Amino acid sequence: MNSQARQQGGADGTVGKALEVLDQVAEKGRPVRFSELLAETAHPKATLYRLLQTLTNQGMLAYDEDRQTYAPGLRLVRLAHSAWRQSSLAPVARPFLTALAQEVGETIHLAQLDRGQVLYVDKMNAAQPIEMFSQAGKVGPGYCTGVGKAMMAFLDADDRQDAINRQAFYPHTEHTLTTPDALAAELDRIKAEGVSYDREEHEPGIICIAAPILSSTGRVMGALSITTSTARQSFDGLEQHRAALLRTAQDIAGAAESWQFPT
Amino acid sequence: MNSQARQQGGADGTVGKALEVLDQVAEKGRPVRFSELLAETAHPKATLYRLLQTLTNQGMLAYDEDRQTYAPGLRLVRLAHSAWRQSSLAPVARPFLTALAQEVGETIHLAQLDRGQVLYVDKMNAAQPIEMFSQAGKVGPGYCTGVGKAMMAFLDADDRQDAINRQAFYPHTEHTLTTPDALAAELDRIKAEGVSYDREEHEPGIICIAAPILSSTGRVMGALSITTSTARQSFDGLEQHRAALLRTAQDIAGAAESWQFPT
DNA sequence: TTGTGAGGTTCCAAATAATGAAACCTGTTT
DNA sequence: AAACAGGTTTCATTATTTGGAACCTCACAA
Repeated sequence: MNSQARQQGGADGTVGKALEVLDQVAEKGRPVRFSELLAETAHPKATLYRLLQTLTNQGMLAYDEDRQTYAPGLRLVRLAHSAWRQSSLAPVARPFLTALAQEVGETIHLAQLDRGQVLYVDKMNAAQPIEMFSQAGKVGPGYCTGVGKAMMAFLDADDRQDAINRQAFYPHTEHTLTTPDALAAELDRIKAEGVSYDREEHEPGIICIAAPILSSTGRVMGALSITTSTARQSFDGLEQHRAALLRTAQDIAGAAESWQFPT
Repeated sequence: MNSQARQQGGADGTVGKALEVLDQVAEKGRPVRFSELLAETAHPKATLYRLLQTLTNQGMLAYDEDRQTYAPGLRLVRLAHSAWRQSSLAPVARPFLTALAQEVGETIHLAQLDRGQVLYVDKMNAAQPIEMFSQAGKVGPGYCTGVGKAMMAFLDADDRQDAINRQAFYPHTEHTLTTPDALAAELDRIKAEGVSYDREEHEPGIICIAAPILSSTGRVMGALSITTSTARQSFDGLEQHRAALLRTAQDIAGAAESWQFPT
């Protein structure tokens, strides 16, 4: 088994169900009541109840007795610290991002793909000092961000299709790509060209140029973007940074591959 | 059921076992091989194998095909982002921490208790700009840190005992408290006095004064500390900040209680 | 080529845990 | 006091998990 049973949503027995509930709570972005979750889930009352019990017991959820609400638990923060250090490109990429941010004087994003969505793992705001965790861990749509498209474009056929299937195609702006076909065509273009653009597809006035970070075997490790606003910069202005962007992406890839985790 | 079945380690069926494995991987702090995990776990080969499969499938673990190792997965980072925003005191406490850091000119830590351990959720380094996520999520021992003792001291009897039972009592320095009894006595002292101290109990040369953050009902929400080194400051110097520390702790408690999560 | 072994992966009957409909609490409203 | 919403528990049924052992598979040695 290798290419079939990929990451799904519904399977994986009890653990899968529990994590599904955990996601549901996390996605709310605010404390939720039992009944609110019950209304949205397919699970019967008793089952949902026990899943929540278990998760709470385990510290994956926190239950507020007073307000009778569930919220993601602190155990996650502990686990994520470890995940961020080990599995994200951020620790290795930091110095390169800093350098790039200074060189181009724009905001830099470092992202990775998580189940078809863009997960920002680091951000560098050229001007202001960095503001992390309020940013790292944030997720964004794959189909209408520069980094999202850059990463999807370089996935192999199966994974790309899987990623496309997971997109919402909500029309955030008038430039948003809203069909799987339009996206697929755009991805082909990106793969040929090596960089992707966000032409105000996610937020009006916000544009970016992005490049994938590829391992030597061609596997997508993440992506990097230089973001600006139409107010500050023209599209051609971004184009100027193309070389620096690609160079940095390669540097990070190289560093990541040679980086053996310290014993 | 209310006060018995508290957070344990071993129970909670399949989900509990899976999370136990997840913790095991995270604690390693570096990518681990299947066989390495197998050697440490009580689970038979096939069971461990399937738990890892499930977790990997779910994005809670990431499997590196080349090196054949497991590491905590990015899904955790996403979940933790949500957890940090909702369940930690950090977002509410931020402005108060900033103010306190500026007032006293020393490093401030904000921590919460997670299964008997200290989980740092924010840090403010008077001088440098903040460095998050590399710090938030970090865990420390409860029995030999100022914040740890401050929180344990104000737990109710059951929870306190539970927390004490979870301590390792490793003698980090010659000042470390190394027995449950010594710790219990210290906790009584702290509860009476309202603040706790770390007298080089964790690291030589590092001292701090800490105070719990208590809800109006007396529940422990977290703790706050002002840390310095014996090189910079005397113990009396820290004592000077006592009033500011206590005031800030109360301010945070007040803000947290009145803070309804935005709809 | 064949042999040996470590590190992984899969099978399958037995053991265990999850399920969910319904009953049951508990505090609140009518 | 009756009805009710929101939560919690029961228990026989059902589905999942379990783990010993067999089985791959790649690497290296004889």
